[in-house]
Amino acid sequence: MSLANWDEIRTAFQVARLGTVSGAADVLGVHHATVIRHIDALEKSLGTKLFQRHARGYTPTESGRDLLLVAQTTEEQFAQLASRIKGQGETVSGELVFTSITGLSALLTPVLSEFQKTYPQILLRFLTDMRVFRLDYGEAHVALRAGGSPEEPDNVVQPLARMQTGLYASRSYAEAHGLPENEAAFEAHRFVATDNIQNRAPFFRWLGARVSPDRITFRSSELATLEMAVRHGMGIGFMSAYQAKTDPDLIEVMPPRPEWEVPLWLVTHVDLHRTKKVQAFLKHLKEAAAVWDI
Amino acid sequence: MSLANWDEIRTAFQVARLGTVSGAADVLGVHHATVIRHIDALEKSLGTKLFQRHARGYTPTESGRDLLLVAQTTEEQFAQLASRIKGQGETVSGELVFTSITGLSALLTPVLSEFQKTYPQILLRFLTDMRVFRLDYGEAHVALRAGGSPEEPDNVVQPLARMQTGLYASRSYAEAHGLPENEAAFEAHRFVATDNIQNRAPFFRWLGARVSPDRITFRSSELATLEMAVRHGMGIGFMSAYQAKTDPDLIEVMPPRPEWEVPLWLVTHVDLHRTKKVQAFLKHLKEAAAVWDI
DNA sequence: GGCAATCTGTGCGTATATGCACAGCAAATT
DNA sequence: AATTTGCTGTGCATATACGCACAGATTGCC
Repeated sequence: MSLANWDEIRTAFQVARLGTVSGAADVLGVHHATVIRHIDALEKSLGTKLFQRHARGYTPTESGRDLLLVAQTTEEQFAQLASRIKGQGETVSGELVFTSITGLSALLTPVLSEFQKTYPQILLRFLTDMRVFRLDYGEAHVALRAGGSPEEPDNVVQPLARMQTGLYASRSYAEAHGLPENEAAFEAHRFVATDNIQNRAPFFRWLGARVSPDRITFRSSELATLEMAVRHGMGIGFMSAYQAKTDPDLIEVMPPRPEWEVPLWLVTHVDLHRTKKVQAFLKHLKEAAAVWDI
Repeated sequence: MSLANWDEIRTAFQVARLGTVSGAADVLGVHHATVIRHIDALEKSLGTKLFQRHARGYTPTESGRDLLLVAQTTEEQFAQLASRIKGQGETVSGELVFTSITGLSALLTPVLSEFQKTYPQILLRFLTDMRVFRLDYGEAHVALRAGGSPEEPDNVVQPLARMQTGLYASRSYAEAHGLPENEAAFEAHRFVATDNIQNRAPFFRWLGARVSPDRITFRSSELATLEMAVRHGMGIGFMSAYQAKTDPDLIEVMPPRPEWEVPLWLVTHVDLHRTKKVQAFLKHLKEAAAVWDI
């Protein structure tokens, strides 16, 4: 391989630009002996003299002048890169990838739209997918998660809001099975619930303590699937009050209770959390969530 | 100052390109610990994270991707530069600056023309100036010098030809003062000679031994000035037989003698002497000089 | 579920590169 | 002509960066 040492090129560039080893050493902040050694090593690896040495300094040869031109633009490119990168952490611009649980897009879209109006240089990407996007792989800057507080390392978690949750059934289910008047009537009904043991959602634990397991006729580990099941009349299940209100086909079996509330978390990777861009987004989202009624 | 360490950029570039520290370490031929330290140092100096670290590797952030693009073109530029420089020493192309004493342009021009025909990629610059161009300052690749063998350090000297030298006077001088028939008649004539004590040209020493100092009525340290003085009839002086022949206004007072011959030297700087370009030029010039009659 | 493979991260000893001091040299200055 | 200044160049001591070995963690595979 050729030119494995970019620092030596940088050194040679300064020598070619200034004409003396000492001057280059001053600019580079190193000893002039280091400069001489860099030049010697570079010329040895190239097999060509880059400079003609004399008592008053170094005069670049044809090759040296060629290097001067190339390294000149390199230095400019790197300087621009540095200022871009340094400014990037302090300005609110560029791409911002935000991932969220499904079902909140109606709530989130106006918030995102307002954020983009405030910061026109932002390129927003709003991802709501079945699978959970991973922050540590750089797939998203900010994630909105629901349920128990996520405790992954390198992630900074902060509460956003508490989502009111009630028991709902679809109109088609009510027509087929009726609706329970109280908890005692639960044994004659069908329920949908999570299959995930680790799901510590309080309303699922509440349900498990009141109905026998065979009454839970549909289980899924996917939250989105459970909601679909409720909407399609497969059984009675928990849903956020906000989401349920948007669907006229859903009937409220039991109204939301404080102990059923499920927290929403804003999660960011620790590396990106400090940037102004992410901070501005988090601030904006939290201000909007303060007036939410969900 | 920002981005003082180009090697770290190169390291970060490979990490961004390959996605893993280990892969970058392999490509760069260093230990992966070194790669980690380079990245850490670069991020610290930039104040921004360039990568998100996880167990499967490093994912570049927005800044990291920016660096990737910039460094990509840098690597390409440097690779092209290296191949240009490496090829340059082995090909006969580019600029070739040749400096010579005055008065030989009629002899040299056809030789140079032929050289340029042989190597069309050569850009020839033929400098004949009053002052002596300095090889160690990179002012010329090849110099043609006359007189005593130059003994400057870092210069490689080789003989090119021997220039026949005789005593000449202008027609106007002959009309005014006549011409000496032999050495005994010298005392009644006027001579031009060098003012330079160090000029060890044999014909000047020969003249100094035969005429009294007051007969040398014009002195100059410049060889070109002396020739001008002879042509303008200021006195009798030494000139190369070749140059004298081209001027019909000059009369040969004494024909050239072997002991008056002045050697011509080809001088190159040691750094440039090894290159194919200079070698080709020297070879061409020596072959042409072999058939010179001067 | 367990094992192998792969990658990151860190303390420690060593080799490498740097800084220092001085010599040498050429040119500018007086 | 002597002096001063600014530059290159080199041996030597030191500090810096590197390689090594091992730990820890995650993923993929059997």
